[in-house]
Amino acid sequence: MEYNDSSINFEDFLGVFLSISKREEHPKNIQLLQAGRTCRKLYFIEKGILRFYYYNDAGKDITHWFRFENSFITELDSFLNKTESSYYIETLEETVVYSISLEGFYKLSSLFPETEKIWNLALVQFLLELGEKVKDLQFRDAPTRYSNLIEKHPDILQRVALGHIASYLGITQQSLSRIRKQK
Amino acid sequence: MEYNDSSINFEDFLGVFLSISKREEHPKNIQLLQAGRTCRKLYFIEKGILRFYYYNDAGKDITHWFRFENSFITELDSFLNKTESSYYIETLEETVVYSISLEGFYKLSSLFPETEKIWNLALVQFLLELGEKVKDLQFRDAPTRYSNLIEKHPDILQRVALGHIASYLGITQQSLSRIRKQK
DNA sequence: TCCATTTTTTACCATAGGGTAAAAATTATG
DNA sequence: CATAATTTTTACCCTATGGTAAAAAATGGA
Repeated sequence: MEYNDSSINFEDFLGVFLSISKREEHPKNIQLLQAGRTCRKLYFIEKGILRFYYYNDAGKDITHWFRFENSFITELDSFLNKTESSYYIETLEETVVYSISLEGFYKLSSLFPETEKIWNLALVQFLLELGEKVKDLQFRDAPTRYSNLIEKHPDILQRVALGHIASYLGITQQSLSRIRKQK
Repeated sequence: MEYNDSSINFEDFLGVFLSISKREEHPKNIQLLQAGRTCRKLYFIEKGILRFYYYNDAGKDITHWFRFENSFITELDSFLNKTESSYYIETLEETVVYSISLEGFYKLSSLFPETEKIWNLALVQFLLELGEKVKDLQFRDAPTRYSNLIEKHPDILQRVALGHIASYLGITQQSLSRIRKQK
């Protein structure tokens, strides 16, 4: 993907990122961030799945999204503006991440001037993905949303509980079960 | 809002942006971008409302979002990667925008080194807003989504057709009408 | 000002998905 | 391995929203 006339080397960037960041191993079902706390880290996921979730007005656990290997995850607002997070981040498998603090991110930015542009790219990626999710929720029915998800992440059924998938899709677990039966 | 230890002057940035960009006046109901074309411009809206929309699988016109005064709008993927847009952008009122091309954006970036960071901020803003919309669509009912929208944009009812608002909320115009009656 | 066009409302029935509850299946633990 | 805990499925009924169609209201143009 080309962002700019001056081409950007993502591999180089990732190299610098990994050298500056701290490797962390976490078991399954550990919270890396809790609501009410400030998100102090930007994570790059080497192995495992992280779940980004919150409790809605009715007190239900809602999966906002999943993040898989080779992607970044953080609570953007909390991380950048040091505000209280209203989201949780938890591991769904044994997970290996590389983390940096906001200060580390600035350091990275000064060591590697392309950081801002790479970061821009990552943000745009997030945005497009989120935009697709809006499209999904806005006018596609649940069976379609479900099969879209499976198509995009064929291994998700083996790795993530159906209850989490249901809330991600915006339906109850019972509805998801019904949808699965009809195929 | 603070993004970084070195503070960023948005006003200065906007000044440079406006001096580099081209002022455009457009009447009501004009398409600034059509699906199938490449989005060549990044717009800053001085006056008016723009509607970002697409036709879904069933051929229905769906409002993806509205953009008001003092905000940026573009079809990000198309603009940055010069791909075919699958969205339309149209004016809903007489509108004044300032536009720059991608090349202009690079020029801005070199003239005003903070551009990337400002742009980052804008992207993060988009992301948070879109994240809220996902939350809305995922587990809030239509009457709640409607009143949230009115609360956020009290003047939208005077400025935008209800049909556009309905599709933005992910419901039919008939449903919106029913919801409005019950208040 | 009048007519045509567009937008909004109303009404009716159909259906997808929610809520509650309990059974069945799977997974974790002593 | 046996039991407990968790997850998933099934079943029931209920409600919010969609689809179609037509009437009413608002808007725009000649």
